[in-house]
Amino acid sequence: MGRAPCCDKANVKRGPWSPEEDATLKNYVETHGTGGNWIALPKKAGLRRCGKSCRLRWLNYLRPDIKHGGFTEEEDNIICTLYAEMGSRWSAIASKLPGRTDNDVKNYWNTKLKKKIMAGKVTLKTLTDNDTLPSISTPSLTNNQNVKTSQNSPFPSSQNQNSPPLDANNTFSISEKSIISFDQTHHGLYSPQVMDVVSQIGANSRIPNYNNNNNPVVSLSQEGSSSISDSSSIAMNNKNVSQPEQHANDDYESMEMLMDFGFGFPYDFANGPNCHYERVGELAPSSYPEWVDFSYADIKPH
DNA sequence: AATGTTACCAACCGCCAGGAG
DNA sequence: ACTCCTGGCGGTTGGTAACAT
Repeated sequence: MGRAPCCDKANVKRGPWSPEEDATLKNYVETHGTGGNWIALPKKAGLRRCGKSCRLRWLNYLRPDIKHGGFTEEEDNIICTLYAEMGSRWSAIASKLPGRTDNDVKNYWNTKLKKKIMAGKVTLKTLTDNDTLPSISTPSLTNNQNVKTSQNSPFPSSQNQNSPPLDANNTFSISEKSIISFDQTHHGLYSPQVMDVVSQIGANSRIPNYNNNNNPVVSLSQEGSSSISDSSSIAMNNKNVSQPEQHANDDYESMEMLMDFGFGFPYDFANGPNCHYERVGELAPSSYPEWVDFSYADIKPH
């Protein structure tokens, strides 16, 4: 037997709220408060609406402190950083954005921000050990964004938690490349939100060859038409860490993804709780105009 | 101008956690 | 300890505006 419905569906109005209903709800809540009981509220207020619907309408639209309109670049940064850190916990993310609701943030992510990220130019490049990566940078982060979390920070232990060393402008950046190490013994546990986006890029990626050190070198591209059907392609989904299929002569204990941070994503995006960094680069200044530019990526065995 | 497609976002659905009884 | 109820949350849907053909 299922749970009893929260309201009589047959006798409640559904669909878009009329201005009159909005006014009624707003007046009631401002005058009486919610009384801690949304289910009983519509009856008291004289609304033929489900209590949950009233709550949602109030929280997402009628609340006086709601901010309507487009998201700023700063908000983009915060959302991306927090999404990388905590995934689709929209209410938690929204709580860091004054005036924004979880629904707003969720919609914005699903309809715009994700596309904005995916639309970033992805350049094909095969790395060799002799490659010198260009200086790269990341979007600015502010001190109050609570950017932390990985237990294995790429930053010096003297830094607070795992936050990057912020300069006077509250920005940080990375130059050269960093190594994200994926320990195969724990594959499947890596930051799924990272793999989600990476996997979408990975859909057009493959490992074309091995370099002189027998390292499989992967090139990522959205522009190319390559598929993942190659035997050496990386198989990815949003639950499992990507890993090259076993190469005949390889016995990987783990592998590393050399990743240039030039894609301009917040460092935390690749700094999930189960990734560890080996910092081989240095931090460089300034912000990056584009959200994503996976300029270089290289996967190699330890 | 008409029609089809895409993008956007408000609203709904159903699950879950936590508190009250 | 258990059940029930409610609020909160994330995923999904549906309506419609905007754009393309």
